[in-house]
Amino acid sequence: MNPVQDAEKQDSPSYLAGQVAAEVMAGSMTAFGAAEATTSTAMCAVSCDTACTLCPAYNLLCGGMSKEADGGLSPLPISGTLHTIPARRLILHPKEWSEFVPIVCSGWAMSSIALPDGRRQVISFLLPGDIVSVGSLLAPLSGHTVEAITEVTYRKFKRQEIKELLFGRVDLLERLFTLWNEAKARADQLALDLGRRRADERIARLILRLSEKVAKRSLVRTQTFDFPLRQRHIADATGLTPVHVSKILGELQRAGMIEISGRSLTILNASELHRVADWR
Amino acid sequence: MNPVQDAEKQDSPSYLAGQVAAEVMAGSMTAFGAAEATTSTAMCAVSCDTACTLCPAYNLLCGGMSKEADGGLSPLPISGTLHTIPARRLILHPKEWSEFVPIVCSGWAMSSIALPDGRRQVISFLLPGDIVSVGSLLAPLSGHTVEAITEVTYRKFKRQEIKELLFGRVDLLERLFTLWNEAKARADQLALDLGRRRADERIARLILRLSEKVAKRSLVRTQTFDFPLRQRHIADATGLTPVHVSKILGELQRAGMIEISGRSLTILNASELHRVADWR
DNA sequence: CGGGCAATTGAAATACATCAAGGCGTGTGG
DNA sequence: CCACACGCCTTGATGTATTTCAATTGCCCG
Repeated sequence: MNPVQDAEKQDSPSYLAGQVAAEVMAGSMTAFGAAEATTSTAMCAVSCDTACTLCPAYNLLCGGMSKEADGGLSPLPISGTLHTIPARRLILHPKEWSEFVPIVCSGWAMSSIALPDGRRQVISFLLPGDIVSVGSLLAPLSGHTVEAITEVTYRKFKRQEIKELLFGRVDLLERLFTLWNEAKARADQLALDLGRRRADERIARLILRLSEKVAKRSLVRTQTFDFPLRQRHIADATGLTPVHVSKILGELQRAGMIEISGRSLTILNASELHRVADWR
Repeated sequence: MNPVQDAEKQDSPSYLAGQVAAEVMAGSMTAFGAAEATTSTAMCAVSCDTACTLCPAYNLLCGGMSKEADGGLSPLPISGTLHTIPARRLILHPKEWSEFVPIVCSGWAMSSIALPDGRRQVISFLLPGDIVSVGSLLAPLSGHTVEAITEVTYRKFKRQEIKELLFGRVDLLERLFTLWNEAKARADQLALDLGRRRADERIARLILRLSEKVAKRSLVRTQTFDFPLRQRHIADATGLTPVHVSKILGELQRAGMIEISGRSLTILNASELHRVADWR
């Protein structure tokens, strides 16, 4: 049994509880909501072309044909081109006004803004199924650098084709509004975190956010997950220096809340970590 | 000659250079772009009903009739209700999912997020013509507190009416997307400022941003402008404590860059202030 | 006139940055 | 296969930015 088939059999509670599942049930699954909410992460890394049949974004953007014909899904006339890029390489240059919108198929990337003197702030980490910038769907958006953290495969779509598709379907537009609001809410929360929380809070929250994000995508919630970030990524996301990140990660580990080894992270004491993070 | 007529005669370079002016020229002025970009601030404070005939938002949302019939403008079937609220009172509660969208007609307000323990972060200051939250136009958006800083008059529109209007006109939708992207870009810049800039930089930048915002609205660029913010507002916007804000404002004044007296601020040495702010 | 909010100022505390050195893993070229 | 360089992480010592605490003043408003 190959990994893809294995994944197809997955039918975990966390998946059913997600918004995407809810929408499938309601027979009104939409392109970007689905793309944002969940996709088949691990499998994409192995074989994107096969695995994408599981990815909601594929069915709507990659030209795939839905198998549940009765559910109201129909094939969409958009297909992007697939690209692979090694770790540390740029996917989008800050000065570029591209006519394309990339969607991550496998691997981790990050979107950041930089100052001339080198200081920079990570705005969001991008995992499989993430649209590189929701705002860039309808108008080119400059200033952000998008960089691959691991090796990344992604699909590039012509903005013009996406626009034509979206304007033709009110349901997709509605879903886009929701996505946009979610992105804005995350940006506002980020500002709150950076302006008003201390280092340990920020780092604990980042870990918890990433853990939830990964959980949504892998369809199972495990205490251990893939964690390819370097400490300088964490530093740039939390507005700290790598040195200080190291010290605080050390404390969290010595306190038995988390363990980082190799390129994976384990949450050992979730409730303590939630407390430090001042979660919800 | 009354102030309103006076303002109409104003034809300053800074106004002509703005995007709104450009759109008027092109004969395709749209509701929200205009509302966001500029309006007749000072006059609104005096007499909103009169002055709103100058406010782009009025022509499109308040049911006003455009005087340039040839320009492609037409009266829109939406009218909001006018409200007045004293300083320090809430316009929108964080838990509220209102069916209304307010637009500021006069005065200053602020939109912020708060933590249970009282820490809070100002996301944006709202001046006349500003939609209280662009994201809330199409879906209710919770979590933000909107508070009047000075006495504020504002118009409340039914979200449902706005939605119907917007979906019927692709040109308005396009403009809305642009507005969204601008709001998102500001949120991202805020994160960069909070995460990666030092206190003096943040404060200098805030002052310059507000100065530009006021200039757009008053149609004239003066060195002195109305500045009703208390130091705790600046603190909450820059992620600092009021004490520290006081110290840095003191330094900026002693260095001869600005002067704050009464409720107005004067930029005495713009180039030095730009340098401190690391502007553009 | 009193009371409370706002601003200023100085002293002390603390959170975070910077600097510097050493270890560890990984890829690379000899 | 080894030596080596390089990036990454760790750790301690020191420096600095910002907060906290506290006292004082002015001001507005009732």
